[in-house]
Amino acid sequence: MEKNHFSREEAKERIIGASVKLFSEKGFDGTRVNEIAEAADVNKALIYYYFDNKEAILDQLLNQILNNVTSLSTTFVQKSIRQMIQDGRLCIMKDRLHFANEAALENFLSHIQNFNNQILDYAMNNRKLIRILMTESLKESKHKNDLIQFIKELGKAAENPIIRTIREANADFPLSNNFIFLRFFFHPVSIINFAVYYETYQKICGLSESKMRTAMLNSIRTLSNSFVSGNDIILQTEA
Amino acid sequence: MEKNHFSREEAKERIIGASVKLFSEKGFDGTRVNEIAEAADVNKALIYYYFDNKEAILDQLLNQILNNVTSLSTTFVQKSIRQMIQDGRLCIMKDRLHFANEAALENFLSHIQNFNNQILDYAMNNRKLIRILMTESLKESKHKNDLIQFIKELGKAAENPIIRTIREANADFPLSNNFIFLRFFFHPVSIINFAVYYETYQKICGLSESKMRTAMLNSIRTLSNSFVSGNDIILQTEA
Amino acid sequence: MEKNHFSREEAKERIIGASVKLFSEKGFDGTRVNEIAEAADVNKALIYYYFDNKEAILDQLLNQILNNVTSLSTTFVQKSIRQMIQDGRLCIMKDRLHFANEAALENFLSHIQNFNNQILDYAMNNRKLIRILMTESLKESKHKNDLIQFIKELGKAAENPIIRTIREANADFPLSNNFIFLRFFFHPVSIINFAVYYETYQKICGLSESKMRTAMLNSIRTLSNSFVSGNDIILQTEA
Amino acid sequence: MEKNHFSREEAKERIIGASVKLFSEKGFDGTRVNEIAEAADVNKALIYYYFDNKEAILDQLLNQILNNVTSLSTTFVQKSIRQMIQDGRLCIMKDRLHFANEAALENFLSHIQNFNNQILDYAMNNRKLIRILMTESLKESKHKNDLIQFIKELGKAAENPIIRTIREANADFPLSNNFIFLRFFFHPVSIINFAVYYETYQKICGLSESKMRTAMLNSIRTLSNSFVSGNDIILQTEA
DNA sequence: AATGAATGAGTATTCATTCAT
DNA sequence: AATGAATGAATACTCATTCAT
Repeated sequence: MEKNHFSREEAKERIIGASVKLFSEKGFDGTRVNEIAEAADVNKALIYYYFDNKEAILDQLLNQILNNVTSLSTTFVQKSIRQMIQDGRLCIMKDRLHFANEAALENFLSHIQNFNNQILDYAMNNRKLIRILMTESLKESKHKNDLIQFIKELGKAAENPIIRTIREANADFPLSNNFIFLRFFFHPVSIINFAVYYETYQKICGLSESKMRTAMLNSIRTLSNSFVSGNDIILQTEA
Repeated sequence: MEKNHFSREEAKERIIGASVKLFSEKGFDGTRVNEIAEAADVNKALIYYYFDNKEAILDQLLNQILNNVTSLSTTFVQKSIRQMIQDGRLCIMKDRLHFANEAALENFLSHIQNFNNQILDYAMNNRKLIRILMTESLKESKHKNDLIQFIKELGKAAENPIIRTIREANADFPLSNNFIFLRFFFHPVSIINFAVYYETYQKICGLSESKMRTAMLNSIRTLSNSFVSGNDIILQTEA
Repeated sequence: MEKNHFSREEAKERIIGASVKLFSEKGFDGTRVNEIAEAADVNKALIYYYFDNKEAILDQLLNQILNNVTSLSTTFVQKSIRQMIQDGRLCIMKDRLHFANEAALENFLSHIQNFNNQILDYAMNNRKLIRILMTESLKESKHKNDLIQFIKELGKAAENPIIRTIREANADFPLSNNFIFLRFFFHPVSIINFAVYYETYQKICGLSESKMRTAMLNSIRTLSNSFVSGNDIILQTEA
Repeated sequence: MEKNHFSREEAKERIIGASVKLFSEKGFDGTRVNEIAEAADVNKALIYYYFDNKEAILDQLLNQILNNVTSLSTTFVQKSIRQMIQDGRLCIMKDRLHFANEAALENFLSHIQNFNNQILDYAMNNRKLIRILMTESLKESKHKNDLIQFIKELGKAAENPIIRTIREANADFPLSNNFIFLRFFFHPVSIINFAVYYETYQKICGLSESKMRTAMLNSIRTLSNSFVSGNDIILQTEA
């Protein structure tokens, strides 16, 4: 019957859903297979019918989100940047991006902001999985590099508009360590921490969801703007 | 015997040390009391002589570091700021800190930088404990607010030079949400993530310890400087 | 389809074949129904279509071989013995078989040897099943008497030429305990152990298959010959 | 206290005892750790305090008996043989042992018989362990060679009087495959099977314990005697 | 005849904790 | 202060068997 065809896939989905919920709330080690079975409303043995062992569930979840980030569509910004270069509104120089005028810079920054929006949404929508990713990356396990891998992928998406364009123009462009660090430990790390500690922090600061979101986006923008000087975006400042 | 007098205090210390190491590597749930006993080279039952149960060890570690942050000495910066105000080199205004001249601003910023140095050191030296703090805060447990509490305390220390001085001058100074967010999710969160993922990240990026440290400090400075405009530090920018 | 018609009978056969292989390698308790299904390349549930339960497979295998021994054709030797008595070349006495001359004895012994050949072949060809029989007989189970039953049947076949002929001539012929023991614990038991530990022993002693076979047959002959004295075969030697 | 010192070792002994009993009755795979705990009257977890896992119990049992055989004292026979050679009553020849007279042969055979007695006792006293050894050797496991190893060790003991003496006199003495086979598949294998199937067989044949024992020893002697020809023991008969 | 999914009752093993000394 | 032994309650995982189709 329809119902059965449907429920055939459902059981495994329920197991995954319950695992996401429980792993994110109690950590992998803190979650009992029993609890997953109960939460998913399936027989415990069925979990082992679909997964080799408890860890295989975790692996699948983490692989899933790792494969998943890369699909973050970034083309729309990239296009506009290429357009700006072709238009002569943006010029890539040795140590900076030079914009023809303030309007061009504003246009660029609004694209960036738009993109940050997307990434923040993504992080918020997947915050349970990211929480799992984070917790597991804090352990000395085979998943210890996963968060960094994830951030790198996220960064690849985020950097597209700027870096990838630069690279296309000039493969040898010397990015400063500073810039790399900022991109790593500030921008994506902050977004991830925002998503992961969202509930906890909200309960304490008392801000509404939309206010928190806005504040975060403003903060990201402030950070972006810290690279702006006149009509340029400075990429290379190391002494 | 000497050995006994000596080891009397040592045993408990070894248990704590082993717990810090293991909890930070495998998480609380992932660590076995057996392993602690082995790593500490004590009889397993002795752990229960010193601690009520496994959780009591964790509690003590987390309390320890929470109490510990507040003792971060911050007075030296504070003094210099007060001095600047008295000297007339620094003037606190409605939405900004105004400096008499570039030299005054430079002086202030170097104090800040100096202070960031201290905090980074602290975070690095305690990174195992902070890692535990972080992991446990990611779970729905009684410790879930501990990391935020910790960051707040760290923030209090960090803000001392600026905020506390401001507050003393004007209790009603309206700090923007932006500013709060930046202070929370970027500045201390980034430092903490830096400390916590230090080894993992270093293995991947291949930078030397000192290079990583410098890059991080530069990044923090870049962030601080993003509030600088002319001879002012803008604190209130929300639209 | 052809394939279906064909595989219809095949499936059950494959299950049996896989069971023989696996039971003989891992024992009944050590074999999983899953493994049988995989080895037989059938769906696990299909096994329960053909067999009530796992034990039913074992029962069938053991019944099969138990029924099977009795069909060992022994008539050909029997005939020749009867012939020898009728010819006056063999005479059954109180405690021995007396042969008219050395040629008669030789003829008799060669028949025996011929027969041992057959039994050895049988044991070798069925060594997997016998291995199962042996393993199960070593447990306190309903099959614990099966090996002895099997050996008795084998013995009946083996004894046919001598004993059965004797019995037909003289039902009260008093066989010594010695003889019984030898027949039981030496002759068939040794052959069975030879078959069952064949691979294991060969890997260690390094003899070729035919050399092992010859050596075994020679050993059996040596044993048979130990009853030979002059032109007699002594059956009753107990003090 | 005394009692405690005593019971300290007792628990582990009880576990071993229960394991021997259960493994020999139900096989390794057929025995539940639960059952061992119950039979040994210890907490199940205690089993894991003394043994890494269920298999470690088996390993210890099998190692124990393997180490154990080699200690079978065989010297007494050896001495008497040396004595016979020195006395000139026994002479080792190319293909046989030659005795000075019938009395010498009788003396030798009685020593052998005496020795067989010992081995039979040993096998009977350890029949539970040997049963386990046998069962496990029938599986494709790491213990599959253990029985043959055991038999070899037993053989070394058994061969001492004859073979070792021969070897001492003439290292190149060519033992026939026959002889080796007989020694392997008949003599020790039969004794082992006797011990292992003792209860089962007795229930069927109805003989008393002492009668069975006597019959077995007689059978062994018959076998030994099959090598006797005149005042010689023939060792090399291969065609 | 065949199969993918599902399940109840186990099954080996673990683990925090306690006890006796 | 220290320890070897002991334990109850889990805990991950298994397995023979059944069900629905």
